Amino acid sequence: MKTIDRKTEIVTISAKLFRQKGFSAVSMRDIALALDIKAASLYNHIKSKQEILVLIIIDIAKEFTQSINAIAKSKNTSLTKLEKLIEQHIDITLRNADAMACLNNDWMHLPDDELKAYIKMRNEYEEKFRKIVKAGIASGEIKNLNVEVIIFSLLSTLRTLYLWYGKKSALNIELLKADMTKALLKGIV
Amino acid sequence: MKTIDRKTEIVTISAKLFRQKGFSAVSMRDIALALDIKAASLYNHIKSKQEILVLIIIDIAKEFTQSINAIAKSKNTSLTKLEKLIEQHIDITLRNADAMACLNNDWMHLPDDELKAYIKMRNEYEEKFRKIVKAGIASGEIKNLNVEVIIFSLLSTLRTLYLWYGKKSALNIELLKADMTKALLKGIV
DNA sequence: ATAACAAACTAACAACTGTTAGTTAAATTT
DNA sequence: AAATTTAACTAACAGTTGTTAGTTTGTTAT
Repeated sequence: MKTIDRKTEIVTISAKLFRQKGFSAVSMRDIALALDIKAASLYNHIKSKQEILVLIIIDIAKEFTQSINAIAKSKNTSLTKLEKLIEQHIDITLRNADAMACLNNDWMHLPDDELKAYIKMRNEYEEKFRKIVKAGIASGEIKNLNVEVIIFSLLSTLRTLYLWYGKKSALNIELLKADMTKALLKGIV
Repeated sequence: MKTIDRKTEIVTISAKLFRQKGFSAVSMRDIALALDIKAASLYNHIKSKQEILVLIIIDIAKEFTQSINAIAKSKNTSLTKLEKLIEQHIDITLRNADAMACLNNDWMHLPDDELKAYIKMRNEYEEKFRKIVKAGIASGEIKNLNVEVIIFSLLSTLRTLYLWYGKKSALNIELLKADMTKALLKGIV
């Protein structure tokens, strides 16, 4: 039994490096150096560089899928569903900022099978999001703007939140959630 | 005199490739292959791989700077300034989708001098944006939400617009501008 | 004590990287 | 017609890439 698993350590530090320079610009020697070991030693714990990327991305992608599934099947109004979606998206992002960067920027470097799986998950996520928005428009809870514009303006902000949080004087999380939800749903004017 | 300059051609096709896989994952041989020439021939037109990146990024960064400078010094209300900012941001992005992707994802691979210049320009851009928002809050035109949250929710959407445009059944540009401005400023509920 | 295992190491590999040097052929200028 | 320029080429370079093989060392289980 160990306090921290080396494999986890490799994945964590890799996510941090991938976020800084991108998957392709980080070498196995870079990762090894950050852990103060030799590159070859990494292969006692992981099969390949791409496997590290898979371990970083697929877990968090699944978390988003579970999150939206639970919300979609709940008995809330469309508006409440959207609010919960935003809150949970913020929660997941702040807990996994580095992984979120990899998800956004390096998904195209996943191996074939995982790439297909990822794209499927992303499409399904967006489709469920779309359904909630459409239901909200139909019920009059949401303005009748172009559906894609609505989805895009919400998701683009949520997906790049990792770029902003922690940059300036650390914003209180609850305040962030409150103001961000207001800004995204009710606007700023 | 030539109809199309080879150097421009190299920059254009590189931006397209960089967008797909990222700067580091694209080799000079990849770029050459896309132009149906040999890698060494590229050096008749450009000094280095990094110079290509500079040519892609710095031009569009300057365009954003000019855009916000003109708006900032105009005599409009804060709200009108924001509206114009959104419109111009959309215009520039749709005219330079590939370059926008490079700007967002590969700026850290710029050579030292240009990296510094880019970061300076970006900070100044955000600072001018911040000033407009603060003036709007002071005048009561804009809601009193956290300033950083407002800036972030607007800029994150605008900066990643390239990811969405052209994906689905091509949205009319004027409709996009209208609905996006509404969504960003007045919200969706 | 001995066996088994985990996790580090050294050394090496073939492929690929950005880039340079020198050459050639065609187009343009003098 | 001769001279120059442009833009392609081949060949090669030194360094880096992800990865494998085989070995060593310290820890845990028998």
